[in-house]
Amino acid sequence: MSAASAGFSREERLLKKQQFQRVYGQGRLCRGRHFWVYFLANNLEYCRLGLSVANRFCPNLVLRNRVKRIVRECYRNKKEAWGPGRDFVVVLKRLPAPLNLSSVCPELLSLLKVAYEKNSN
RNA sequence: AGAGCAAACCGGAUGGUCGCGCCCGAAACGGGUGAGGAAAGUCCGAGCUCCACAGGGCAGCGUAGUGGGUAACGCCCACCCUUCCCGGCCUUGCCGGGGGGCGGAUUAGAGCAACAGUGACGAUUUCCCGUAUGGGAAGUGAAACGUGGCAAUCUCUACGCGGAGCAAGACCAAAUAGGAGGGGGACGGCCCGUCCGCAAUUCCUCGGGUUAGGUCGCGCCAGAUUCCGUCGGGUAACCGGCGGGACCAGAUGAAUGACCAUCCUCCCAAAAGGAGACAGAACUCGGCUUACAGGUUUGCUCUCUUU
RNA sequence: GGGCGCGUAGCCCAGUUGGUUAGAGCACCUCCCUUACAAGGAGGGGGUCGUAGGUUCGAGUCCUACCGCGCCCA
Repeated sequence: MSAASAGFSREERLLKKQQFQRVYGQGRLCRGRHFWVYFLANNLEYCRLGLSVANRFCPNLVLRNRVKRIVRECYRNKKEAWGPGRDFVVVLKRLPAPLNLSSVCPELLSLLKVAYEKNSN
């Protein structure tokens, strides 16, 4: 499964609880207005994405699914911005008021720029 | 034409690009398919699985007019009874339409009834009639002695119910141990009966260990499915025959989405722009209840216009 | 997914054969005591009993439906 394609397969997801705990414990954190992004280097050629959308910040299940799908779309369309070889966990902290791809994606991309600067330092 | 009420149904449409789950295929930049009327609440009823068979009685729980429908039901339909609303009149009771009703039994028994009131279930205040028994009235109160009221109080009667639930259950692999204590067990509250067993294979508790392991169950050329037409039975719910059509999501940190274009509806006087309800399958069905923007059809009532 | 339980004052809780105006403790407010604070004493306020409907003369209590929390399972 090549990371250059615009897909989002099962290999590129964080599924197990241990994988999440590793990123939370050893990774670094960038805080945004609506999302927090944890990231940690892995030894793979592709990067992996985990999502955490808590019930207390978004009580409606349909909106929770929409948040996850929008973040996945942002990962899929702008995959070069996420870069290879790292694990990400995107955590919802506040529900964005217009829940669109066009309003959520720039916030995540700016968070990723900050993450790259932190990583280079 | 408008408004109100009731019922049934629909619940944005089409095309393109990218993406995800599953299936077919040796493979493909291949093909197919992919949320709902409530998927929800888990309130009922079943299928299915295990408890060796799923036995009897008591206890417990549930239901409650009559009859029917259904695989079954606490669901649905019809009728009776009762009650409310509207309308009419041969006006104090009937008729028509619509709605509500957990609607058995208080001569089997027990219990309860605050305050007020003489008195709240065997009590007798005041006044009147009366020799007396008794009768009538006043007042209080929801109810005042009547073979009363409350069974959504216990209870009785009739009927029904074994228990748990797909995290049920079956198989496979890996790992630690081949431990300690207790008890006959199935049987879940008790008793009886039956079966297994005669020493710890099984059961419970404690201690230790392992993967939140994998496959099946789990999704269907099949059906308690659903639609249309027709015929027959029935007031109806519904059932039966014939013909034709439709329906194959099966995930497991859990797919069903995003963008673009055109159209539809709404917001705004118009354009630009924005919005498109409630809400997301988890073993599968039949109901009930709850949430729901907007729209369509049918029926009834009222108002206006035309004739 | 499936089972089970709980909602009463700001907080932790009582409240049984349905009965008048729902009750303790901590907290809060006022007064006394003290130079002042704390402790102590006296007094007081604060509740649509989670919401709605029903049974009843009368529901915190009984029944039904919703809402919000919490626990358990191989």
